[in-house]
Amino acid sequence: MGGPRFEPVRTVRAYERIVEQIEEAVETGTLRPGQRLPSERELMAQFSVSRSTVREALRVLQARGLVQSRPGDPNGAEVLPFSPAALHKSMTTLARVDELSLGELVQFRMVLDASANLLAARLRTDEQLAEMDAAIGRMREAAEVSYDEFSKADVSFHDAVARASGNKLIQISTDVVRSIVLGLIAKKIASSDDRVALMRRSIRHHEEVLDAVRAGDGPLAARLSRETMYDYYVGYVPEEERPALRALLEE
Amino acid sequence: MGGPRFEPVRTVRAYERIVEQIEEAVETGTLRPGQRLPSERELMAQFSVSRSTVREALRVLQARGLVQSRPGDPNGAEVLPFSPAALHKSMTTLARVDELSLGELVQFRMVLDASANLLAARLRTDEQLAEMDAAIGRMREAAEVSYDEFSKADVSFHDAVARASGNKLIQISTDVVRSIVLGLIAKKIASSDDRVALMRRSIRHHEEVLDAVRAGDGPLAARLSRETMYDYYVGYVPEEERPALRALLEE
DNA sequence: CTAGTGCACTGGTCTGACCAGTAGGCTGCA
DNA sequence: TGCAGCCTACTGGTCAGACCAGTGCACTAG
Repeated sequence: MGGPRFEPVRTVRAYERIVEQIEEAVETGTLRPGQRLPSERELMAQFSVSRSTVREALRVLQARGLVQSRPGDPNGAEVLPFSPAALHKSMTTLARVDELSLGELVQFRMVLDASANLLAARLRTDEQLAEMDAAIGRMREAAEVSYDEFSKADVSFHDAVARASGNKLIQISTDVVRSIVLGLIAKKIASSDDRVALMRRSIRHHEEVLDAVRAGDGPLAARLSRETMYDYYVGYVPEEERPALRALLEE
Repeated sequence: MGGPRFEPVRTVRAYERIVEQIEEAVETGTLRPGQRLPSERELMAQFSVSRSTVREALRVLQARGLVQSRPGDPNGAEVLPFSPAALHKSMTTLARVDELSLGELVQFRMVLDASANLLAARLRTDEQLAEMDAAIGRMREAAEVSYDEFSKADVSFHDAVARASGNKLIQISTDVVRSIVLGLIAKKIASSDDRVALMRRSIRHHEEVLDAVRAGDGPLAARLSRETMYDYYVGYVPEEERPALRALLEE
């Protein structure tokens, strides 16, 4: 009994080894954004594999948002600066497969936005405050004219808050989840009858939030932002999911 | 002036068209998890492209976690149930490229875990409560023996809370961010001198959190969970990032 | 000095081939 | 009859070599 405990061996495909190596180089900073990879034919020599194998590796890296290639480019594939595109993609998939309901998404936004406001109230700079103020100004102008413009201004307000939170993860997640939510209900809002009233009320709410942020009252800003979002979206969330949203308003 | 406004034409690669089609089928449920794609040679006929093109498309789909293929399998690639693996991958990349600091990650965990507790206090079932209790029991047993076991029990506590929140997005994000944080500091904790004291204190904190959840006091559970996590991780977060963490304790 | 033209290279795609695996049917033995 | 073991027809992974439409650059002709 006993004896050496062998580990199961998973065969590693050649293209995976290539992916690993290049990924490693990017993540450790050996390859920096903007730099170019060697051409496919060059890589094929360096890794001593065929071109198809190199290309499969590049496809994976591209899907992960690490590199991008362009036909005819005399240089090889370009190393990209990190972007949440891949993250966005997989979260969108998650939502589309219907694993995620609108209620969950809105709830998550409430959580993120509230935290962003809480932190922003503490950490915001005066410029960021001015940005938020300007965004509300644009919301006010757009409200009577175009829902699209209003929505853009709204987004830039929340984005300014997220940036002011000082937490890139909050910023990215906010961005990703927001665009998914908007994608799900943009049409409903745009064709809604009372959307003008909704926009006006939303502006008033945003002003209150901003006041709290300006005053440095984080908990208040957080609470108000939750209420703002609840009020704005609750109409589009199925009845049975609303209690879960309301649970967040308790805090 | 005027005239038709032409849109820039982006050339779409053949493999991208294939990716889109299969992705669409998966997301709309035409292809369900467990089902098999036709073999590569079959797909090549259906899409009338070469096998390399088919394979590049499959590599992309695989990188996105939608399908998986196995050599020799008489069926084609398998459609996978959604897993956050791809999400995990891109977030890990984000962290590794050093775009994300430990402070930001811990802060994000505090936000997520607090929300999970807030919701769990409201929505938890008795079984979930029992799971949390059992997890703390295992933490208690493991604390004197093995940090690894303690950590596993700790994870399962937080996971039970996240599940009890009823929000899959919270659950997934928690999972992803936690494993990244643990990956970053596992070694430091394991080799820490006062880790036994740290574990004991952590257990006491977890008990308090659980009490609040059991009592249905969401805000208290949220606050306690933030404090628990702060206390547990603050020692590993660089001095200059700590104020941002403390800002979260205010709420 | 510049406008224009090649050329040498790129990535995208195709064809056709080989290999090592796998599953399922078939064979032949007990 | 039952089953062990082999055969075969597939699978995906990899390779080699080819063509094409783009691109950027050096060179050339004006």
